Amino acid sequence: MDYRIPRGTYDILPENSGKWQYVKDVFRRVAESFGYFEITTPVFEMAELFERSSGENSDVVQKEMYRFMDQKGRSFALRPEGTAPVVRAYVENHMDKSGSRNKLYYMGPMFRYDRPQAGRYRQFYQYGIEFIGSNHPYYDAEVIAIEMAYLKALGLQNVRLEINSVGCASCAKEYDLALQDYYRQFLPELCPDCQKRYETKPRRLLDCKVKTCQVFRTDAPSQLDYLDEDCREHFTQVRAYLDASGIKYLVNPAIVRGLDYYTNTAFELIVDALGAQKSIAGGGRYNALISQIGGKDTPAIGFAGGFERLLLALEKESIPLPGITLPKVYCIAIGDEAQMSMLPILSKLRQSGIYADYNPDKTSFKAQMKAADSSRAEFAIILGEDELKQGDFILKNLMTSEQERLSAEDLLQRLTQ
RNA sequence: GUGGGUGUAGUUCAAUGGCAGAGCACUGGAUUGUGGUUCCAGGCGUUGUGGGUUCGAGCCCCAUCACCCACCCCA
Repeated sequence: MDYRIPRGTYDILPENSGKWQYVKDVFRRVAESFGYFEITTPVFEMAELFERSSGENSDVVQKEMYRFMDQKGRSFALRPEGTAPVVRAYVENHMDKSGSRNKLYYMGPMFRYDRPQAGRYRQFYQYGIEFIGSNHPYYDAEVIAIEMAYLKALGLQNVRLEINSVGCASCAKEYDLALQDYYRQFLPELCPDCQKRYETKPRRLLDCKVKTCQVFRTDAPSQLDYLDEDCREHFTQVRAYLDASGIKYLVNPAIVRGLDYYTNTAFELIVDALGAQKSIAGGGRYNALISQIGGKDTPAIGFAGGFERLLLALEKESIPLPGITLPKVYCIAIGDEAQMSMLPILSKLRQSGIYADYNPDKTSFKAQMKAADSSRAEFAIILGEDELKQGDFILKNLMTSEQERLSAEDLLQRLTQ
């Protein structure tokens, strides 16, 4: 083999396409039941869109973006996430002025240059929801409810919702300072990664996996104590709406979003059985993003989930997913004349939407029967010299082995009813 | 970007430095037109790739690529 698939990517082969189709269909159905409409944006955008919105020094921008120049020297990037493009489309198409098209969902591939691992790929598929245009805490709960309804529709059991509020920009800033204050005395004892985090993203100090760093966490200040009046009230309301919707959650002050544009509500869905990459979806409110990329100041909230991790979680719980479709009918024709007489039947079946199979390379009767069997078709239609003379067909049920002779009309009648 | 593990037939896996094998799957057959079970036969291959050590390398060494696991990050 001279050519190989790029690192961190994979092919979805026919035997797996059924389950992908299924999880996408269910997401569509659930999102639409909440009144959300699909939006599809390009897989690449101006690189600056992501640099601005995700934050210049976020990991995504710093080392994970696939950037390229086009023939005229313009700088583009394969999208590493879905929110910024949707917001760009919202602003660019003046969707705020065109009625109520502000409940949006999307699905598609995202790209991040990252070391592949279980549940982590360089091209991966996400689904997401964006609600644009209100700071009402009801919508925070609604967006979370969509994801919960989706997981429920799929039958996923062992999943945990964790929520937090990171406050507005000024709360967050105050909290970062408080954290730095607290951690300053321990700085020499922290792991090298945490020493960096202390400067770049203090709240990441809270979810370090090194044990010697974790001991400081217990007495660290909580973001929730650094929310201003409005932000605290907002978070209280979000929880009230979740409670009223019957959605169970855990408040985890360590929940942090990776991208810079998040404010207030942050949440994550965690499946512990998945190992290191156990977060199957995450999202939050991003009231600052839209004005940041040139729209008028507009609050919004959304989330994104990863299909790969979702499928892993479903498989971990042995939830049955669709496989490949099996033929209903397998046609067996012995001899050239029979073959030609079989074709009208074959095409009529297919015109009625019936999956009917036939293989002209198998010539002997035995080989065709074997092929019919391994195709796992429900029925075989047999046309040999005898039937040809009589002008009828044998319809054989391959499960029960029962068979009967039928005219072409009766045969079609029977199979299409 | 860092660390550990693994690369042999389509697939799952064997082979002390000394002739590359087994199961499953696949294809054909077991006398006239009936599949699954059984039996027989058949291709299974540049041992991931490139170097090196050796009389001799699937096995030892180096490099490289890919996958798996973890760090990091996140979906």
